[in-house]
Formats: sequence, structure tokens, C-alpha cells
Amino acid sequence: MRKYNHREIEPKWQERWENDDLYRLDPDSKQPKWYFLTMFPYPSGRLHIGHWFMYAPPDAKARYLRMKGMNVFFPTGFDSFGLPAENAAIKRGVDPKKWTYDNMDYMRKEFRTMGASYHRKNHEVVTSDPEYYKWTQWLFIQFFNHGLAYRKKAPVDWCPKCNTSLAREQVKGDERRCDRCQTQVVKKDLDQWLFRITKYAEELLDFSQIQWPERVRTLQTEWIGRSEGAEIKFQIENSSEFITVFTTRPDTVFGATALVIAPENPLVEQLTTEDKKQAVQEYVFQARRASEIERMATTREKTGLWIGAYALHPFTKERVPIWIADYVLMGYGTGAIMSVPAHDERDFAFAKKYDLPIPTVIAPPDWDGQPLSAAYSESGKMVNSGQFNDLSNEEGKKAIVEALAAMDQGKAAINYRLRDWLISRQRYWGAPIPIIHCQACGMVPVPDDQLPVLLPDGVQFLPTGESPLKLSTEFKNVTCPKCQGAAERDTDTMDTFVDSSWYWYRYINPNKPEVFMDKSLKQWFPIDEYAGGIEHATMHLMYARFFTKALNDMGLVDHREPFKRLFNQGLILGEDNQKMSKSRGNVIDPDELVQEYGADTIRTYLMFIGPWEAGGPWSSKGIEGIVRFYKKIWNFILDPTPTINGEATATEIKDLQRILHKTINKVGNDLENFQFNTVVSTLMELFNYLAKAKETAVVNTPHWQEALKTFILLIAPLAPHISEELWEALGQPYSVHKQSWPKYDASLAANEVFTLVVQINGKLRERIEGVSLSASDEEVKQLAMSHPNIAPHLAGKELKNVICVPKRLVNIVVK
RNA sequence: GCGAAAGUGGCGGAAUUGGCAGACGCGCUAGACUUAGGAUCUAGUAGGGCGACCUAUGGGGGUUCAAGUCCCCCCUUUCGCACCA
Repeated sequence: MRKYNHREIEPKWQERWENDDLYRLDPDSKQPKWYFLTMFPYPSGRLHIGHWFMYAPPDAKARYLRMKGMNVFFPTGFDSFGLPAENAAIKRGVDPKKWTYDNMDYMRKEFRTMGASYHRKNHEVVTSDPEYYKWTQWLFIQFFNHGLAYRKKAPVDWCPKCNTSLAREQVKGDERRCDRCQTQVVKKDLDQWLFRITKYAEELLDFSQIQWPERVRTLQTEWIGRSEGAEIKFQIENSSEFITVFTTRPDTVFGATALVIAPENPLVEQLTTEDKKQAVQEYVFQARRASEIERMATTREKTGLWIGAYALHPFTKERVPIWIADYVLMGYGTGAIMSVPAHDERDFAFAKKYDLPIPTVIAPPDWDGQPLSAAYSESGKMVNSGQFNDLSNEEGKKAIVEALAAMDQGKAAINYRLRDWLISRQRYWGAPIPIIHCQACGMVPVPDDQLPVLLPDGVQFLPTGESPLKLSTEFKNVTCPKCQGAAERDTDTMDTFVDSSWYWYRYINPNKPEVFMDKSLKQWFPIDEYAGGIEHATMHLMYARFFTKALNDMGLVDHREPFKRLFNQGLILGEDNQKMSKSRGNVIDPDELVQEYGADTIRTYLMFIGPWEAGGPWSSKGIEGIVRFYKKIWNFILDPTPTINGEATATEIKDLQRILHKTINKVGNDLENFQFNTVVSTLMELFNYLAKAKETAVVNTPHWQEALKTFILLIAPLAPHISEELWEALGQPYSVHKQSWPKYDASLAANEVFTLVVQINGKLRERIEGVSLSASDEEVKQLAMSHPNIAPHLAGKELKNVICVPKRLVNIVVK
């Protein structure tokens, strides 16, 4: 008999499937469509085990859905713009383009060894291809024309190592580090392009149309950071102008003893009195110098300075001093607050330090009228608040906002933490921003017929902090499309997250000259399922939703959410339980594993290792179990059926069918729910059963042959190669992957008898096998209580209660 | 500091959602076959007790006939957010 040799069968079938284009997408098929998207990889050089973990289990699911009769679209490509290419280029002196495209060639070969059924042939998308980024640029122009892309000079987060600005989402953690290289970011004043994602802040909070994991919804909700409150205008003394503050507690306005504005607030210069100028300038200078990290540290003592000016309280008309303090952030709200020391912890600390009054305006329960020893930020009755006294503070909020509105000094307001998305990057390997700056005409979009704006080759791209494209005069100097005068191209490139914010539309037909006008596109959207890592919760996944809403508003797509269902797989760790990295030396190379064990084994093992959403450490030990599993299956199918005399009993046949159909059902359900680990264990249980049954007369029945076929069909999604080989060995027609999923018959899966669990006072005492499902509660109780192992326990005890759970257990309560 | 999730044998993990805890696999122990091997097969494997039994799902309390699962408190770990007014 042949031995199982993956090195022989895997390349063989991979070649045949490829030649036959076995998984070719038929867009005209009448089968229900199912768009199953996985996050596409960055072409970093070679596949690591994490790629396999991310792509092999979805492939199993895609194969299952196809067998179930769905027209599954399962595309992939490469997110191929981005910094690593440049960094590698600098390090090794190769062209970023060459590095990237060589990597993709290599990785495509590696991908092939996985035996995945991705639609690569006619649907692959590569974001650095001009044919692709032409549309990234075209979309930028649509955003520009619709007021969703704008340019602004502002202090931005700058990574000194990557030498580029970053979006807020790409700055991580309390130490404010670059998402890519972990370097601490600094602030820099730059003219930058932003996408107006804040326009959709409210709608992005609404997840009612999509089924996404709670975690992601929470992360996005917190990131958007909605807070309800009011804007209150304080008139500046001796001026007709106002300072607007945002507060969530308008009910505490009578407790405001100062206005505090951020050091960066332009009002500082305007309002500071002559005698305070020098001190204020010094403070502002210090504040600017202090890093973000220092300013963010919550434990840091509050500092600030009175700038000499006053505002007038909107109700009492009393003078309220205006201070600056760096605990007020320019980037949130209006960059100015009313300081209410009695009811805000930070304001309390500030007032204590600078001896500002701390009037109580919301009475804590049992308040004795004495000054508070700590800020009280809960609710309570309003006091010291003029006409609003004795209202509950919740009523007070409404009443005060109404009164302010009547005076035209305030209104209800909602504030978001979400900032607009900064997309300018001062790097080379990205899609050029398709804008021409003309002295006369301003910012002019590149006309459609001149797209794409090609990324020039042979540019000196060393990161200097300036955009490398600036150095290319050929690229930079152009004529204005409007006035034909001399003009300059924008020399920044786009954040690669722009490239990946719409790629799923391009998969359908990457070679067509049009994208969104293509009618055949519509029927695939929104995407049924999207699988990828949770690390993209507040970046890619939020940008993707924003893009879809914007595209919908522009009439380019007909849906407002891109992905109906999202699933996050976990992270695969090294054997030391640490994140895999070259420096730790714990990286697992899938190529070696495939060589040694074969793709089917690796795929299955990755599914078996634990819940997909949990991830976890790789262990090379457990893989032996899967190796044995497939070896045994191989021998089981190819070994001649033993000669067994006699006839199978009806029970044997029913048992066989029962476990078979139970397995069909469970494997299907678990695949649909991404519970790959129990798919594998269920199939192992079935196999263990079949291996034993092979020694019984059941092998003489036609049911046995059916069972073998069914078993191969069930493992086909997990192990595409070995199943194809064994399918052929069973004399079945090519290809196993074109077969229908076995039909589940609930009546065959149903039990006829059950094991009755007998408990006394909730403790297991006996199991009675083979109890009829049709037995009445009374009969079951009788059966239990009269059982020889149970009856003695009951003797001489007072019977309190007998609980009967139908088809399951009896619990006898005695005293 | 705030918020969320998780904690089950030596290990990875199951558990029809309140009803037999430990499926499946790794590892380990013993045996068989042996061309002596890190192959294969068979049996065993939560802990304790000679035993009938007892004890076990991070710890403590509670609800319930019945709790890994629900409620309260605590501990630990992981992950978000972090002066957001």
C-alpha cells in the first residue's frame, strides 16, 4: 500500500487545480452570492505562521460554503504601499518597487503551498499598481470636490524615526508611540491633508445595521468619544467678544470661578494684559517644550497662570478671571473650559493650588453647607445657583441651557474626541496626492484623464523629513490644468490606510477601466463577512466605514456599511508565549513546516490549536496529533476492508448513521461560526468511531461505503489535498471540492434512547443507559428510584422532591 | 485612575448555554510487536482514599432541586483609554 506522502500529492493537486482554474468565479451563477473577505497582507517578504493562521481557517470556511451551494467570492491581494519597502530599500540599497514586487512574487508561491482557494487569478488587487492607485487618487479628488478632503496647517504628530506625520489613530498608548516603529512621536507644525471623518462621527456610533463583535464596537465608540453637554459663551470684559467653552456640566455654571484656556489657544495672545505678557510667553514656551507625554501625565501637578484678563459670568455678570493652564488641551472642545472646582477633580486641584474660590453649587447628600474637601461630581440638588436653586442638577442642566439660549450665550452641544484623519505622508512609497498648487488658481485637482499621477522611479527617497518627491523637479514642476501657468504638484503621498479603505470594490474586476460605475459590482455588496485582526479596530475598520458612508453620499455605492459581519481572529504567538519577532528568535517558518508535515496538517493544526479568536502560543509538540490523524485516515481509506463474517445489526447501522449525521451538522455549524477547533475534534471523534466500526459487520453494508464518502467530504475543507487524493482512491469523480456538502438528516441524527442521569441531592449517583425517549416522567422517576444502586440511598430518608428533566436526568431530593 | 475580557488536569482546550466537568489532542505510565525506533497498536491517565465514597473549574459568599455557567465581594492576568472638561 502507498504511504501518505504530502510532498507528492500536494504539489500535484495544486497544479491541477490551478490549470483547471477550479475555483473560477462565475458571476452569472444563480447560486446565492457570498462575499467572504479576509484582510489582505502586506508583502513583507515571506509568509510567517501568522499569515497561515489568518488565511487557512477562512479558506476552510470558504470551501465549506461553496460545497453548501453558495457562490463564494474569496479574493485576496497585497496592501503593497508603505514604509517597510523604503526602509528595506535604504538598508539594502534596492528599489522599493523592486523589493515589493519581488516579495509579492515570492509570497504568491508560498501562498500556493497552502492550497487555499483564493480567487487570485483574475481578481488579485495590488495597491501599488498604477491601475489601482489611479482610483485611490480619483477617490481623493471626489473627496476634495465634496469637501471631505481639506488642507490645514496645524501641529501634527510626527514620528522622528519614520520621518513622517501620522494620523491620531496611528499614535498608540500612554507614551504616544508610532504604531509602526514604537518611537515616541513629537509635535510639528505642518500643512497637511485631512479627511473629514468627523462629519460622520455620529453615524459611526450606530452599529445597528451590522453584526460586529462587541469589543470592536466598544473600541470604536470610545475612540469617537461622544459627550453631551453645552457650549457656553462668556463675554470678555470690556469687549464685545466671547470665549466659548464646552462643558458636560452646564448645571454647575454658577460654580465657575475661572475660565482656563489652553496655552496654544490663539486667544492667549489677544487677551493677555501688558503686565502679564512676559510671564505668559514664558509659560506658553515651557508648555510647548514639554512633550505630550509629560502634559498627559495625570499625576502631574497642575500649573497655570492668570493672564490679567476677565470674562463676565453669563448669569451673575461677576468677573471671572481668565487663566491659561496646560491641563486644558487645544485639541478637544474649544480649547477653553470653565473651571468649576467644587465639582471637577482637576479644577479642584487647580483651585487649591492657586487659591481660587471653591463654591459648592451641587449639594452632595447630607451636605452640611461647609466647603467641600474634595470635588463632588455626582448628581444632587442645586444650590448657590440663583433662580435655579432647588432643582435637581439634571433639571438644572436643561433649564440653564434654555436660559443661556434665550440670552444667546449658549446652546446644547455634543462633542467628539474623534479628529479628522490626517492622510499626508512625507514619504516616497505611496500614492501621490493628485493636487496641483497654483499661485493663481489655488489647489487644483489633477484632471481625470491625467490620472494616475505616477510615482516617479529613480527618486532619491532617503527620509529627510521633507517629502522625497520634492526633490524631483520633473515631478514637482507642472503647468496648472486651469490656467496653464507654472504650478507645483503636491509632493506628499497618502497614508496607506487610504489604499486599503476601498480595495474590496476593486476585487470584482481589477482590470476593468471603471470601478464604481460597473453595474455588476452592486450585487456583491455589502460584504457578507470580513475576517481580520482586532488591531485594526480604530484604524482600518473605522476608515473603511467612513469611506463607505462617504462613497454612498457621493452616489458611488448603494450601501452605508461595508461589512455586515466581522470576525477577529487572535494572534499566534511564539512558543515562549511572546509575540513572534526576529529579535526574539521565536519566529515559526511555515515553509519548513510544510516541507516536513504538509499543508493539510499545518492548516488543520492551526485550526485545532484553540479558539480562532483567541490565538495563542504555537506549540510544535501538538502537531504530532494531526500528523497521526491524517496518517490514520490515509491508511484507513486505502487499507482493504477486512472480511467480517455475519450481518450488521440494525442498531449498528443506526449508530453509524447517527454519529455521521450529528457530525455533518456540527461541523457545518462550527465552520459557520468560525469555531474551527471543535470542527477538528468532532471529526476526530467521528474517525475514532469509524476506525472501530471497521472491525464490525457494518462494513458489509452499503451504509459503510456512504460513510467513507461522507467522511472524506467532511474533511475536504480542512485538508484539500489529502481529501482529493482519497476521493479519487474511492473511485469518485474529480473534484471532491466540487461536490455538495453531505445533506444533514435530523431524523437520522436523533437518539432513540438516552442515558438517564440519576442524582441524589444534586450529586451524581448512577447512570442508567438505554432509557426510552418516550418514557413518561413518572416512568423515569420510578426507574431511577427503584434502581438497585439508588434505592438503598433513599431508605429511611424523607423524600422532599423529585426533579425530572425530560430526556436528561432525575434529581431526587431527600433529607 | 476608568473601562472591558478572561482565569477549567502536567499542557492546548471541550462542555447542547443552569442539568453527567475534563470531549478531542499533546504529554505521561504500563504492556504488545519489534529490523530496539522519537514508528505502530492496546490499556490507563483531575486529585485523594484499600473501599463504598470524598474533593475539585482563581479565592470567599449567595441564588437554585441543580452552578464552570447566574448574582455580590476579592485576587490575578491580558487588552483598550487615559487631564476629553
